[in-house]
Amino acid sequence: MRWSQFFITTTKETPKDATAPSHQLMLRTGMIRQLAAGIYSYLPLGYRSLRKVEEIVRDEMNRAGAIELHMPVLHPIELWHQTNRVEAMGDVLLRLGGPEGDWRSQTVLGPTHEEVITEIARAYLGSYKQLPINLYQIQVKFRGEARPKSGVLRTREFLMKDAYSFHDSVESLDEGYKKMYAAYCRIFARCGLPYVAVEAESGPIGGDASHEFMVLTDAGEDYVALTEDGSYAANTERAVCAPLPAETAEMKALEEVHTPGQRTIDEVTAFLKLTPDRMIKTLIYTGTLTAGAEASKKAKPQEMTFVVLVRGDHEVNENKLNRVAGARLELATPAVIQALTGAEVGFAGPHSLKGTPGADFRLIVDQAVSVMQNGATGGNRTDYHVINVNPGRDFAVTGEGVVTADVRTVVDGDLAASGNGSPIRLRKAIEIGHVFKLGTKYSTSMKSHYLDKNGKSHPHIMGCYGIGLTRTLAAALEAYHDENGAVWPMSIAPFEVLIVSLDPNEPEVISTAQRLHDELSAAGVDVLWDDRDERAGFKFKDADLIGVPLRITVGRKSLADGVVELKRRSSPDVEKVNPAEAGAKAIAMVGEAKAALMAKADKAVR
RNA sequence: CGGGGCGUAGCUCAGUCUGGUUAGAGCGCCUGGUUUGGGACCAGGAGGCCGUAGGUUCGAAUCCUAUCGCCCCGACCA
Repeated sequence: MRWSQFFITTTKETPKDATAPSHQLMLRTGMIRQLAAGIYSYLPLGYRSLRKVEEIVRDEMNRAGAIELHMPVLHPIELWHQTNRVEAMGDVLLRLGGPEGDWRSQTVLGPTHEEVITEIARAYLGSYKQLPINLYQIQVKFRGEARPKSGVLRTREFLMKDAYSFHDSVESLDEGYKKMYAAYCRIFARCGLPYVAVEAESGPIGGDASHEFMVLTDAGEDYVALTEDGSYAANTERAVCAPLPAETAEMKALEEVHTPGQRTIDEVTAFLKLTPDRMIKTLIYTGTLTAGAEASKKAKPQEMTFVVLVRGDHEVNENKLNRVAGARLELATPAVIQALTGAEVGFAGPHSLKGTPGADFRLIVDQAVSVMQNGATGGNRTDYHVINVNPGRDFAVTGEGVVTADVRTVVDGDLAASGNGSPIRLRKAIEIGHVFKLGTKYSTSMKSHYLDKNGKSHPHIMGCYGIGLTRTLAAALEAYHDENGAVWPMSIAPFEVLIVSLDPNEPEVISTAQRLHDELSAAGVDVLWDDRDERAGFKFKDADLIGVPLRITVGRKSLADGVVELKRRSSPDVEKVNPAEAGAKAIAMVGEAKAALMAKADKAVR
């Protein structure tokens, strides 16, 4: 491909709206063009890379035995009512609109395809003989993101690979899940990405039922907890750590202190001259019990007040908390708080609440609080706090209506839960893939059943597996760029080799470049020839910007010395090569780079 | 949805506070010429309802009101 006949729109200046490196580079290289918030065109250069990611994904999915199909973007909303997800998705579910009663008002744009695939399974996968099966597609998804951001990292329209597996046993699901997990490792390894698979929040099934594939970058929106020894990795939504050791100070007498108007941890610690880790944060929640919810759907939801204690420098982890409580908790209203504490909001403490645990409220003590001594907390009296509060002495940590558990989010410096003493580090990351055991959530609500060999009917046991393709592309750029531009891995670079011909009026330069171009092209290498009549510096800058991994420079000067120059984008080293051998050499280098990535894939399962 | 910022040429911006010729610059684009190994130079040229709609005024990019859009932080994220 000649540059002059392709469509590349590089710019010297960085568009002001872009802050994330991947966004800036995709705009500057002309990979994408924004049409509206979170809505982008993929221009030819960007589309080439996207297609390469797509082909790797397709290749590995097929290799793992999955079967490709294609489902519609337009979904009847009725399907979403069947799984109760119209409410659950809220504004994320985009509707076509139109007058009431019109078909448009009954149609939504698909944000994901569990419903559609389950409708297909319901119709056709009626026998255990057809199971297991894994069906996937590569499709555009639409989501009403409240705040699209960082270019293509978070958009309202994006390309996704979504796969759904159907099984007749939990063991079969486990197997299918492992296959997908392995396929994902291979996919991201082949893309050359520095990914890490982490335990993720798993919803109703629990256990190890979900993993996210993350790329560590500051442009990410998630935090992952990684132990320094590499033995543990989890999303902070889920991450656990070793219990903190008991403090050993001598217990002092409880003492009330006047703290007029000091409500927040920051205010109180400043006022009392304490560090936040000496504070007990007392949070009051109202929860609706979910335990046994399946059976008691008709029963009135039972409301309960929960008092939750975490250390002042810690954050409550809502996922852990809801699990421990067996309820979905929401922060209580001021009226509830005032009734329980006898004070205004901001002065709650566990030591003198109105009522008894078990009967009037439940007390959930975070493990880190349970080992504190002489802590400070609210006085249950407006404008007062208490100091020298001791768990066990001043409030119960076990017993009727009281539970001590891990309900906080891990922090940097916590130690591995395994007890090997390795410290946990928190890193920002972007999620590019997610594998998930769904169980029978959708097959039950949509009545998608199969018959076992005894003729008995069961709901399909399902798994689902997603990769954000456009996001993967952006994540690769986040990981691989320098001050001059993109530095693409060979496997997903828009072109594999860039030939830069200088001196357009030198016949030998042009003929040499042409011959190299044809040779590489004939060998199946994706080669771009910058044949433009521009100055050398200009072309080199563009070359670095678009980040093609291998560059061959053909110019009058070097030809006079009987050589052309070979340079990797990732290295400053220049290799001088005989023009007759340069083609073969470049072909070999491309092959080696791809083989290296494939070799990584072969040992990628981790 | 809350907070902040910004809408002037394809891109980056000046001009807006303090209203006053025909609205500017650089990059990019077109013509011609000189250049030619790390984003050259000269000359000429095309390109704008100053986001949109009202209002104030003799006169609005500039002041007022409304509205739309975009970006960032937060909330949210099957």
